[in-house]
Amino acid sequence: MSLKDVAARAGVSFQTASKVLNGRRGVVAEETRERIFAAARELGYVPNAVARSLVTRSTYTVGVVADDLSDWVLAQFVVGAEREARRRGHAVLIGTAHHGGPDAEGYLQLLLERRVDGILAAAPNSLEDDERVAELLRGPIPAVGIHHVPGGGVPVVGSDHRLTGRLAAEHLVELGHRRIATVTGPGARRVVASRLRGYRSVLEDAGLPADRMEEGDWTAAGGYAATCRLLEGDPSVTAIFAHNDLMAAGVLSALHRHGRRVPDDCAVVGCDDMPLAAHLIPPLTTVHLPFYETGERAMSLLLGRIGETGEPARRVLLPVHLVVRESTEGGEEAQWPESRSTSTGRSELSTAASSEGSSNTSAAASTEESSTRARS
Amino acid sequence: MSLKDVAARAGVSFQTASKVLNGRRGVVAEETRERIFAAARELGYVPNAVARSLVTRSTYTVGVVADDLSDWVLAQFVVGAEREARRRGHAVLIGTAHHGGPDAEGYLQLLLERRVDGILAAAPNSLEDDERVAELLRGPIPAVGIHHVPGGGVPVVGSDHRLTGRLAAEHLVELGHRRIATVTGPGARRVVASRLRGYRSVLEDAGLPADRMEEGDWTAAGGYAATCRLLEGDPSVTAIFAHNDLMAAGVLSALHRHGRRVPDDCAVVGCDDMPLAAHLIPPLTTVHLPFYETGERAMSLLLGRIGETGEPARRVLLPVHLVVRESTEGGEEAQWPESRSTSTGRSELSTAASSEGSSNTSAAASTEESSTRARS
DNA sequence: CCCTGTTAGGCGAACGTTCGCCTAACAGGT
DNA sequence: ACCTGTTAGGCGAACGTTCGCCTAACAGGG
Repeated sequence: MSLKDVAARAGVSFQTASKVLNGRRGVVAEETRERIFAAARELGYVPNAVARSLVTRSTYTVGVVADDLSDWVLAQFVVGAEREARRRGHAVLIGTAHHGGPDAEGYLQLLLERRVDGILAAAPNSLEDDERVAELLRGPIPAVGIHHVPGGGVPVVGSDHRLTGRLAAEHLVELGHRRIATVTGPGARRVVASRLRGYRSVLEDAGLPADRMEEGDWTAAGGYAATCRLLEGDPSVTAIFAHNDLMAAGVLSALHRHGRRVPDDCAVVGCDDMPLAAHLIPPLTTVHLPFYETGERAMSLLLGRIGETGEPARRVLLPVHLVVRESTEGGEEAQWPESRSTSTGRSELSTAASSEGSSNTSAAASTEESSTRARS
Repeated sequence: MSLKDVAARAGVSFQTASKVLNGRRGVVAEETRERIFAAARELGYVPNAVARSLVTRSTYTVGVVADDLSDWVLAQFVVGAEREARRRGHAVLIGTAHHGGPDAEGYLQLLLERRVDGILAAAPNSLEDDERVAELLRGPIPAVGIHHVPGGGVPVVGSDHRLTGRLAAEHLVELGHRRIATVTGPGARRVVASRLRGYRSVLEDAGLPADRMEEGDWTAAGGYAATCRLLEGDPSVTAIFAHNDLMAAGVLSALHRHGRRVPDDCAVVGCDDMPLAAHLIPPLTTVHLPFYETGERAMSLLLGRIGETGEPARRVLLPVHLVVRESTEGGEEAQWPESRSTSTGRSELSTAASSEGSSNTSAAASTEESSTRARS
């Protein structure tokens, strides 16, 4: 099962077998070559990557440290990253950072011991403010983040959160809403602050108050509760921007409980564009964020940094856009369409239900900014 | 940065340093011990797991081959598995099997080359019928699945799908429904057949027809479309059992479009109990499946098999239970509760919204059956 | 003084590769 | 006959560990 066995069977030295199997063409006679491959096949030889790694000093493996994957957003990042890694021949070690313990540090240690070629930080919830982990990420092995890393020095890939907040707010303002509120994510999070800045700037420019807000915890239950508090504080709100779709679902649920019709009494805008958003009641207007692509891009950047020396730690921003659905614009005619179902009409129906593409309001964001610009 | 450096600094041989750092207590003088640890600390020594693996012939790493992680269900499996693995000192290599290509085989090859200690198969959608992958899983390295593996020989951890179908059907029958329909997952899938068996047996025992069914694709859009077809075929259905919560959301959405009130005109039962289920409109009655625990259990079984020899390939079934919410039992009084919101009332509200625990109808399933029994 | 036991640590070998240099063997030109 | 070049493949070393056996050194008992 080792190179030696293959070599013995083919009647060559194991080093020669190594060369041949690694595709160093032309260094041996065609006939020997055949013999070696035949031997490998017959023996079911599987190269030992750990031995190889020991001498080449590279494992072709990257570590991903992520928050709870049952969060759809995180899962998207990871799937995109994993796909890109594998496309380029790398394996992915994954670890989830459970509930802000010192857990993440232990996991990083594990990655270092296993000599991963690079590390992708995808744990905004638990790592965004972790100085010690940040220190490790700045260490000798290349790292890339999809969230802020305290102290910098690590390239970051993300979306334009300011723009996200702006798109949501602009949409609501343009629809004529004057009493707009927002259900934010946890206040300590960077994204929340950024989105809030974008959101506020629009409201203030329109001369509207921007202080109606309640904090949620990214869950539907949190969105539900926040909405109840919101309505209690000011029953007259006519529009709510939730910082993610899950909370938006809670917002819809709470509005329904309170007998408010959506969008007639109160419009709702979410954020993320998770698949279910198009099938909530009513279908949710939301800001589409490119999570999958962010993961891909981050991994691509990471793999690029491996081996390269001293590439500057730049920052990449991916574009976001608004997807308008009925939670903000449900004209009465759109509310109760006659079913156009036929027995083969599935795709017809589902596209009728989620009108992506046709009604998108797109907005570009610059895709690769220097950190100078991005810091602004 | 290697043992040799540490040893040199401490003035001992590197083998001695190895012994000490690996905690072979008592084999050296206390004072030397201290010196070695001090040297390691000062040098920032990080053991090289790949060299260690080479000699110990075990990597303390397991491979997980999964379907698309953006599916909440799969993500739960993986998170449970990962957590258990790490708790026991193992790292997890993850690979997603993209859309039924030969992808999975390539990934398994990668795992074998990297000499993982075990493999966890968590890709029902793409691997359930893959004979070649099954062959690899039966190979020399221990494997465990959370889904059927063609040809057997691999321990499987799962839930009782027959019971799942039965619980949903019994609930609807007990509520007095006579025209019950179901939106299934893809017909080729094992789970679908099992759930259908349980579901059918209940309906037939009650003397009801069990042939109202449409196939979905696990997505909300699929559930939406299937419901439209269902209503077209027989507008008189009063209850629908969907094979997962995502499709159930589509069912709710379609019913809403068709002007059917839930549960008054048509009751809906889902399956999975994803977090959002409690916050759909109306909150969804669903069968709770223990995905996280399944992942944990599967990993635990796998780690147990590593090293152990010839442990029989048994089958583990985890219990499921029904969670009743308003999509089947929404009495009018429950439909529009006065908001009991106070400014600190968040938890009060959210528990009011999702009444887990109190109204659960629990049903036990045997937790560890011999394969003889489980096959029945 | 010798034998034995214990303590503290050294040392060689092996794990399965990759890499670069070395060397037979042979052919062709002078 | 000799030098030179090319082709085909061998060979030693190194990667950083673990593991088991070996051996100084010393102490104590007879």
